[in-house]
Amino acid sequence: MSAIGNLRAVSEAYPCDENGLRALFLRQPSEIAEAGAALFFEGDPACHVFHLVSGNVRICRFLADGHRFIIGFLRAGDLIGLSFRSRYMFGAEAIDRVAFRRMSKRMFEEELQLAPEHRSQMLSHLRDEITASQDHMLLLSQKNAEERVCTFLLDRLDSDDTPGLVSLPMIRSDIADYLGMTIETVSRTLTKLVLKGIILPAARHQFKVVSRSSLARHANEANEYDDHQGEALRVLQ
Amino acid sequence: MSAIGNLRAVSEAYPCDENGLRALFLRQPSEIAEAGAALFFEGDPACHVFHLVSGNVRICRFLADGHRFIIGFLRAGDLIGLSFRSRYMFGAEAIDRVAFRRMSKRMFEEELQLAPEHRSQMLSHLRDEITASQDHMLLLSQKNAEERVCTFLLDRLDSDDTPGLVSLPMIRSDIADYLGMTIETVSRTLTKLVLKGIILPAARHQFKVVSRSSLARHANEANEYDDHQGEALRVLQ
DNA sequence: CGCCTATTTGACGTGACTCAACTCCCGTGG
DNA sequence: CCACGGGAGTTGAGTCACGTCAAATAGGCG
Repeated sequence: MSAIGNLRAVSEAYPCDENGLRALFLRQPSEIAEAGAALFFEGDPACHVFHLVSGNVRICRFLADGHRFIIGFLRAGDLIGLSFRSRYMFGAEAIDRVAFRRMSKRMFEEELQLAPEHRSQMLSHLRDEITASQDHMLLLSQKNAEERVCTFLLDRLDSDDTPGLVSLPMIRSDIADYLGMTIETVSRTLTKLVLKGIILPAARHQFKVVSRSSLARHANEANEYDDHQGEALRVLQ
Repeated sequence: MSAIGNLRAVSEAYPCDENGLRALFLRQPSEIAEAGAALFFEGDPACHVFHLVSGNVRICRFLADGHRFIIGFLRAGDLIGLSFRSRYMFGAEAIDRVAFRRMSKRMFEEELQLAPEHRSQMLSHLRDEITASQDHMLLLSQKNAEERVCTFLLDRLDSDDTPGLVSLPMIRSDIADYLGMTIETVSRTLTKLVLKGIILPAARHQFKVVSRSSLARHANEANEYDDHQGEALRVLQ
């Protein structure tokens, strides 16, 4: 699960739930950002909400000493900008060629007024983002290198289109800054997982997962609890 | 800033903003939890929203291997339970003697229906929580022991009643599990800060901050951007 | 006073970081 | 078609910050 929250994953689980928010963007023109370009910078006035049509985006923040931290990765279907106040608290950069649509916050707000049920989707989205952040904090504070990489692969595997294949369009330093490691340790850990027979290199930015269960065992995940939409869930929405 | 989001801090900045949500609890009876008692456990059905009247609470999650992670600390004025779906994603435990009020989610929802402006306060609260989580991820992934402890002291200093004094009602292992360190490293780092003349031991669970600026320098904080309530902020609320 | 827990301090081990060399891949241009 | 260049990735050797284990000390409370 991305630390930014992955709307697509949510909408797969509850098909009729989140499409509404994304449908708002269909009337907006599609724009292109080339690999490496920034959609916006950390600290910019937060004027727009974005909807990714295709490609991959990284979300990053910087420490005073220049160290970079990657909060998460976004892909087709994801939204950016729901959780801001007046300024973006992080930058968004295209990993590869990205197509996206954008809407001014003001227009977005007007759309919400017209269809108030979207507000509960906002809440739901923000809650997902909080849960994802907490999962990631747990990874960063308690997991070792192998557990981190396994967790990362597992998340990507679950949200990927092709079963058994994990694609990593970002470069190693993106993964490293996301998992709180160095590129060398990421590389060594991936090699170790290949030697253990848990994954296989498939293409330049792709691995085949030989054994999902081994991966899960090595990920040392927290206990999961059912949190599906049910009686209790309608409350607060 | 607590990873759970600190409503009190917010309401100090925007006095008329968040009181509304908390006022809802005034008609509920006050309950007591003794030190060490759990308000609820990770995985419990999320039936109630809580409002802390006095005392301190820790919010924790567990990994499959039994390791504990503390997501944050809460104190008088804070709310718990706004960000849940059907189950609590973490447990809440009293650090000391805690007084609190609770309200069923259903009743809370009815109150929200009566006063829809509370929904924007919910959104605002969730956004604070996301920002705080991201700050904490940054700490966990990029900061060394000294920077972590300084950041922690600084957060506590800013939200504390008595200027220049930091109170740490929780035990060292709580701090350690919050900052992703061991109790020994926490202890050694505090000692080092005392030797450097940045803080002074005041009482058993209290330090005097000699130099706030040294503390800030050693915390290596990320750049901060104004994000105060302004024109752009009314959007989405 | 005596017990128990929290905390500090010390000695030592180690997993991940740093620095450095090397390889791989892919695009470019001769 | 191959030579070349440069960014990305891998691998190795050595170091260090923090973890682990163990012992000493300090408080709190009956």
